[in-house]
Amino acid sequence: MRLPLLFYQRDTLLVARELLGKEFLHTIGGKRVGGLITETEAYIGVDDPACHAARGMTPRTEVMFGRAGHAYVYFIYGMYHCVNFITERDGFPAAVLIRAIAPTRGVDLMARRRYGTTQITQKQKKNIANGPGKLCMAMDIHRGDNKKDLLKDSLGVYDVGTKISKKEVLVTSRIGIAVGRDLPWRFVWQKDKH
DNA sequence: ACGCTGATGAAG
DNA sequence: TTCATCAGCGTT
Repeated sequence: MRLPLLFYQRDTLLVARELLGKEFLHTIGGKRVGGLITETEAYIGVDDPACHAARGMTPRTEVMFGRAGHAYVYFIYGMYHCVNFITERDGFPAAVLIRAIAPTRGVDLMARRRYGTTQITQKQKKNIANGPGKLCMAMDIHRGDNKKDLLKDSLGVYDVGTKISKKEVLVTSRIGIAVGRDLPWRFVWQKDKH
């Protein structure tokens, strides 16, 4: 079942941690693609220098100030998209960046999007969606998906009963940012550890 | 370690 | 209008 609004309307660090193991799916033309979330990062409020909302509300960051449970999709480095889930209360800009998934559905479709073929090597299979830009490419998420409602629209997150122990979660500082590096706001599900 | 690529927002 | 910056990726 889809995660309810109340799941997202909580402390962003808690949401980021609990999103690990949830199934993130995109329905396109009746077919579903996606997988289990394995890596997340929290971006919290105007006081977080790495948060896009740190310079106040702009056309781009407007969605971050809105209702939780919506998607924030932005275009980065001239060629990639990243997807975030809005958290916390209305008016408080915070979100969780989805950095990686373990594919469960529509693997052939995702392989075709990433590599142009379904005939891929084991190495390529591992790399289909193990990065924020890669997973958006694989799941065909783009700017048209910005502001979508995760409770109703074609993007959705589902509780599939995955149990993840504390030992399986690596907590580190965030990746690819110049400021706010000291904050341990990145969560990685290390499936092989227990 | 680097080049690719274009939106974004601040400055002028 | 120009400019620096950028929550990434693939190849070297």
